[in-house]
Amino acid sequence: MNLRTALSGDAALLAPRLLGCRLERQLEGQLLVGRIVETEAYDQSDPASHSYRGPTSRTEVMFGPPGRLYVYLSYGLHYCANIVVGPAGHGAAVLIRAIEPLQGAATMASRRGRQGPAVSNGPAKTSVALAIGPELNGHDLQFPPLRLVLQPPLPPEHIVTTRRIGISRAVDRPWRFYLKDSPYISRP
DNA sequence: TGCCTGATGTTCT
DNA sequence: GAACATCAGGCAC
Repeated sequence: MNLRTALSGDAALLAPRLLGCRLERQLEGQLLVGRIVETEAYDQSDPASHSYRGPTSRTEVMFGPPGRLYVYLSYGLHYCANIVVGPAGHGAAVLIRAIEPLQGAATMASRRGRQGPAVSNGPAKTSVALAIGPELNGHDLQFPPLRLVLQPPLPPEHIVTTRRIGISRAVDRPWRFYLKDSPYISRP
């Protein structure tokens, strides 16, 4: 099954499905690999989502085909990375909140100026560690320099489901998912 | 350890 | 004009 087909479903179902999958970033001849350990789902039916009010020049990528990268600027300074999901025309995405470095960990730590979990235990930190910026907005994740590599789904008992973090609308939706026992979670 | 604040672009009211 | 899917540094305890 190709990436686009795999990601054409519902954001709230795909967000936990993406846990354990890998992001491979080609950067200056080096390969940085991270395992996704924390995600949040956002959908156009959801007042907390950028896509709630329909497509704009910023959010049009969310309404495009699945398997693309949606990068937005948060609070005027931080870039955050999302994986677009759902069929074209439907505005939904999964926010990558944290990764666990598997390869190139030293490079990621150096890019962040931090060691340990602080390298990538947050959405903007993850973007810095993997060198994800606005130039990758709309990028197709089937291809370098940034690829999403699916892994077999993890057993449900390894996944914790909670409310989302850092939002003020639709706070009750249990659309945040993280890997139990990962030290790279942004907030337990 | 934990609260408070500054930085700062895009979007919406 | 205000809110916002954030982070890091400073200061009080």
